[in-house]
Amino acid sequence: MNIKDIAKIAGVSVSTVSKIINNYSEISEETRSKVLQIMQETGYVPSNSAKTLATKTSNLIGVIFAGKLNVDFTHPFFVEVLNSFKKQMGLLGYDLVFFSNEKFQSGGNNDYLARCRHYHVDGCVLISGQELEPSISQLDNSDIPCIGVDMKLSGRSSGYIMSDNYKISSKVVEHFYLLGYRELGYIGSTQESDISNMRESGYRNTIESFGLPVNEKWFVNGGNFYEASGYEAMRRMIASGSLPRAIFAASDQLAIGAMRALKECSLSVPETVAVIGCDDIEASRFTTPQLSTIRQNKEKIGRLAALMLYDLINNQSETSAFVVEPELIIRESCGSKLKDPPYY
Amino acid sequence: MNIKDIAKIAGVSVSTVSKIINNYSEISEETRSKVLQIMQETGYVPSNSAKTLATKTSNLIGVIFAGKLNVDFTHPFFVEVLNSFKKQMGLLGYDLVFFSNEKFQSGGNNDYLARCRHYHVDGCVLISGQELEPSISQLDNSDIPCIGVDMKLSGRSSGYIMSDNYKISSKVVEHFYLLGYRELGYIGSTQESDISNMRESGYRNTIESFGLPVNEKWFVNGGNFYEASGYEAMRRMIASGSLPRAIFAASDQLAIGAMRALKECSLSVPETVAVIGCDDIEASRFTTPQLSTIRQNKEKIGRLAALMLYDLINNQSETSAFVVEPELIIRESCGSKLKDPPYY
DNA sequence: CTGAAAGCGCTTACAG
DNA sequence: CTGAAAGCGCTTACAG
Repeated sequence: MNIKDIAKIAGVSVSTVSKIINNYSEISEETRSKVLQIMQETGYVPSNSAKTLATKTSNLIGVIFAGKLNVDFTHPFFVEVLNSFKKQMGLLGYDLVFFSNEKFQSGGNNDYLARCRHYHVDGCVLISGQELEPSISQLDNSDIPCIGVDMKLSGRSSGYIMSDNYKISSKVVEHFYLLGYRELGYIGSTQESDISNMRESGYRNTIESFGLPVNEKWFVNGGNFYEASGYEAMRRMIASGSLPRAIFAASDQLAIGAMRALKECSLSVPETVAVIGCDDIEASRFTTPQLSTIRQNKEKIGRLAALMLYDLINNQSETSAFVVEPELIIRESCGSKLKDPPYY
Repeated sequence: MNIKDIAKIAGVSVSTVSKIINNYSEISEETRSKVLQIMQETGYVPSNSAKTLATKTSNLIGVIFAGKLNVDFTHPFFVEVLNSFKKQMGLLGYDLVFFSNEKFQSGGNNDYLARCRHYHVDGCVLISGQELEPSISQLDNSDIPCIGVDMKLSGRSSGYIMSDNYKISSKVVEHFYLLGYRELGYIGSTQESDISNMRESGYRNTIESFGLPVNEKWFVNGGNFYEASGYEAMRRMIASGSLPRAIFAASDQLAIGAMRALKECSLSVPETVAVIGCDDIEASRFTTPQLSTIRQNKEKIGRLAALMLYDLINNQSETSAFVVEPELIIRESCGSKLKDPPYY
């Protein structure tokens, strides 16, 4: 069943059917409703590939987990962003195609631009990762509309949404400071991670702007953003013999790992060492003590990404960049709720 | 840049180029390498829509979150299955298209079959959900290869993978029994959920086969699989005045909610009430007490789904069904690790 | 081993 | 308001 069959049954031309499918206004109400009914009855579905071939637009949005070290569906932060992105994109009439990285991981370059052209995607969303492939910047610099999530894009048809990593850190330092903590430590992921680096430098800068000392022994990296790294990094810091009064970890998972290490060494949280994590993942509500953390509005980030991409695709809108405001979630691990808080 | 351009530059016919792209054997090595090189140099990428139009195959797999009440990317169990599915499918050379449900949620039927034909997907994976749309069974009964995850499919080109929900429950009852517990309760999601129902009936049957009493007061439903439901259901059970010695919850989130309710009422876990959850989500390791649970090999389920689908697509293999073996993960909440376990 | 040509199912100027 | 026809970029019998 194709457009020709419908035209024949309805006794009109193929052009007319096509115009009806695409909501052209110049069709008489009579013809329109007749054809519409036939399409309904026959269960006719237009072929997307034929349409794409003719128009170069596919109604498909490419989703790319960028980098050799990329996040995946199990990443607690991005998965919620993606979820909201998918919903909003769906409302706008687009479906999502996820490019697999597997075939290219081993071999050479994962040519994202080629794959975008292959599928004629209308636009792309790029999810932040580490060790970016060269083809990411090719894509960024192409004419394909792209939105980066936690990833700066600079192409002429690109935009991005970033967490305000500086503000995240300064909020934490400020909170620690108000609670009376003066010795502040940091657990990051790795030097390769822009996110971790930005958080660290924001943290350092704010500490200095408060006139507090920066002790290098209290700044460690775990290797990645996961729990085991946080555990291991914390063990190292403990082993170094010097401990800060409060620690900010670049992810909740790092923080959870760090708390495990502290607990194992009979160092109580928050009484001995206060901890704040980052991301507000689900598990952070279930730890003991409950983890204080920084939340970003993931739902909003996803929705914003969709809307920005839509504009880029349809209105040739100016490229734009959004920065989202972080929010401090106070639970138990930071010590705010202690009966006897350590205010100076 | 299209196939015609390549042909012209290489001084061969379009047919020849096409055959080279598709690895036909009948091409001379000389022509092949010349054309290959030109494709390389020009950065030519074949158009998928043109190929799809000509061949009716797209190299795309549709991913469907079935049901009016469907899971999404944030679901801790399916997201890991999906992750592994995507990896394996990528290795096999397929990309994934995710159908959005949004446009259809409000209106009438979400016509999955139509959308499969629209994109000419080569196959589909259907993720279990509740309140299935009628079009799910249309799809199942079509000629499009489908694999259900935790969802029985019966079409002639369909297969499925199921948790062994009966065994999950019987393992839990058995474990409780060996620990000496005789009064066993259950927290499910809703009557609409096949999964929850199967787990419940397996649980009831096993209890009976052990000759233990089934007390209806100890069987409650929360409404869905999430934490708040578990909390609320547990509060109701507590309010009823009668409490079992041990409870199995149909999901970890339900179990976590139930533990919160118990804690609030100063009922200790596992000393007063033992708890076992289901799914082994990440958060289950971070609760206090740590949650004992049932794990299923999500990575394996995803990989299996991909392989089965591949066979269905390529070999017209017989439809098949796999059932995966559950594993009991013993942590703290079930009481196994108590110094003084309640063995009779 | 290579190529000419029809066909896949749409859209879109253009003519009427 | 409607329709004939070219074109989108591939594949695939078929002929040579």
